[in-house]
Amino acid sequence: MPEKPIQMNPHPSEKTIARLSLYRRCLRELAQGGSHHTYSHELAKLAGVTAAQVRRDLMVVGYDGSPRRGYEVKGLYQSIGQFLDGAIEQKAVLIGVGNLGRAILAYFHGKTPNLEIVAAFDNDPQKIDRVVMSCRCFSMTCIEEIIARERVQTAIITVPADEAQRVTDVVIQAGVQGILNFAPVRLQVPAGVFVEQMDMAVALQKVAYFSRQRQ
Amino acid sequence: MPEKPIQMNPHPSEKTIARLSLYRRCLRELAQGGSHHTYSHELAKLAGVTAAQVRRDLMVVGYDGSPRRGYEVKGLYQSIGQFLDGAIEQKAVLIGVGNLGRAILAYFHGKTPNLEIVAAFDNDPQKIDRVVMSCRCFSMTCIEEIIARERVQTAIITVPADEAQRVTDVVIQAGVQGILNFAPVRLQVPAGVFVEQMDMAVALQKVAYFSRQRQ
DNA sequence: TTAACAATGTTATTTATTTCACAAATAATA
DNA sequence: TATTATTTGTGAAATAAATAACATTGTTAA
Ligand SMILES: NC(=O)c1ccc[n+]([C@@H]2O[C@H](COP(=O)([O-])OP(=O)(O)OC[C@H]3O[C@@H](n4cnc5c(N)ncnc54)[C@H](O)[C@@H]3O)[C@@H](O)[C@H]2O)c1
Ligand SMILES: NC(=O)c1ccc[n+]([C@@H]2O[C@H](COP(=O)([O-])OP(=O)(O)OC[C@H]3O[C@@H](n4cnc5c(N)ncnc54)[C@H](O)[C@@H]3O)[C@@H](O)[C@H]2O)c1
Repeated sequence: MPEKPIQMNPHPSEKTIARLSLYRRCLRELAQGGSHHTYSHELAKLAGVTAAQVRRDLMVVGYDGSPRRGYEVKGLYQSIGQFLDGAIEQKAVLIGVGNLGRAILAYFHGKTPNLEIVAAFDNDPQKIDRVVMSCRCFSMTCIEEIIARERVQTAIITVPADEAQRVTDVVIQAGVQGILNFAPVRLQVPAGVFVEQMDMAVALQKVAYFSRQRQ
Repeated sequence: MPEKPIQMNPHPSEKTIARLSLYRRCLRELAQGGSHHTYSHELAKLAGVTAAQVRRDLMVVGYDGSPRRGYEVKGLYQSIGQFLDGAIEQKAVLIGVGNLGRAILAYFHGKTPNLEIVAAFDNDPQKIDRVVMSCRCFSMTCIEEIIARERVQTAIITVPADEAQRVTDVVIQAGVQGILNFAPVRLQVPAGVFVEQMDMAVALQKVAYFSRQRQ
């Protein structure tokens, strides 16, 4: 009898990846709450999406649930983890240890063991050698060497807007493949480098607009 | 001769609203740089979208450009402003004056005169009456009264995850119509209340995933 | 043991969003 | 003044995403 040919969607969408990360968080909470099994509709409720959406997203992971019992919480959690995290441990750096940078360092510390912020950087001598949540702040002069040595693939940019492009060029030169950018500027990057824009000002404007519409 | 019937899209999408906010920022920068006119393709370059996208988005604003000359920078800037901001000045509050809350208070101070953070709140006695960038932190016991009195429509939530739903219920009860939520939980809100989720952990996972794919 | 059930995995359908394409318009040029 | 070049505004087409539908299947309970 012919095996079912394994033909995975070669390019899961950004939205699917984001939701998988969300499902993983929900599964973690379910596990902590003592659940052994869950259904697509339960996960959907927690994540704020539809059950059909959950099942469709899970197709890319290739984890099979059981009719009637649903998904095994721990198994699905680990399966999504493998899919999102890959085999080797990933590392990130943060550039710009200001108000936001410090908050982020504090927040992410120990939160995702599979994706650790291994170093921070700033060009202000006052900040250098300070340690925030066991993450040391280095001089910008070290950044290329550390990114290369530690095989860092991801950078978090929290420098002022007019410094962001310069910093971007440096980290890409050093080998970074993806950037989470908090500065309110559209970064120019070569093809193959992924940029995620976290635009709080735009987000707040959006909320204000829809708050007003719906009154 | 019959006038062109003015039939505006009754419900511009979230994406369109977000991009309009972005275009406004780009126009501000163009104006500061001394530009008087701009083209859809120029704005598109700055915003990181296509020219067709820009023109389509601008349809909802109802501002007419000129063939050959493009858009008058100042005029379009103001027109988008009127569309996004509405007539009356809007107000926001922030709940949770911790690491992230303080960074946000500092960041938004004076940035958007049309949408001001008028008060902050915390339940930690240590934080109460502290002033961050001229924004005072009040006790949670005052929140209902201040939101009602100041006609606050928007709330920024930066409390720990397990407090976020409780805080949400309070601000909605007090009259808030829209929430920008930084806590990693899906908030339950009644119909008509708009929630924008700022999920940094999911965003970082996403970057890490695509960093890895594209190497 | 078997029948009924309820949830899955996946295809089909619908809906939303983006891109294309081009007539209309207007500033610049000859 | 006529002509040319170029950009706008907007339907039509294409693409992407979400939802619905349902055959399949493991589980439960009679
Ligand atoms: N604070 C917020 O909540 C917030 C919100 C949204 C966006 N942002 C954006 O995030 C960025 C940082 O904001 P912030 O409030 O933390 O600002 P900040 O001024 O407190 O911090 C910026 C830090 O970057 C460092 N820096 C400047 N130039 C540098 C360079 N070339 N190389 C390395 N380090 C450099 C500075 O020394 C400083 O420590 C800004 O682009 C801001 O627009 C901040
Ligand atoms: N720090 C970050 O960069 C970051 C990034 C992403 C998400 N977040 C999320 O943002 C939230 C805040 O993060 P943080 O790092 O600033 O935490 P924090 O602990 O520094 O600050 C939380 C603040 O909320 C206050 N608070 C707690 N319960 C409250 C209540 N019921 N009413 C009013 N105030 C209350 C606390 O007193 C404290 O001042 C958390 O949900 C966190 O998960 C933070």
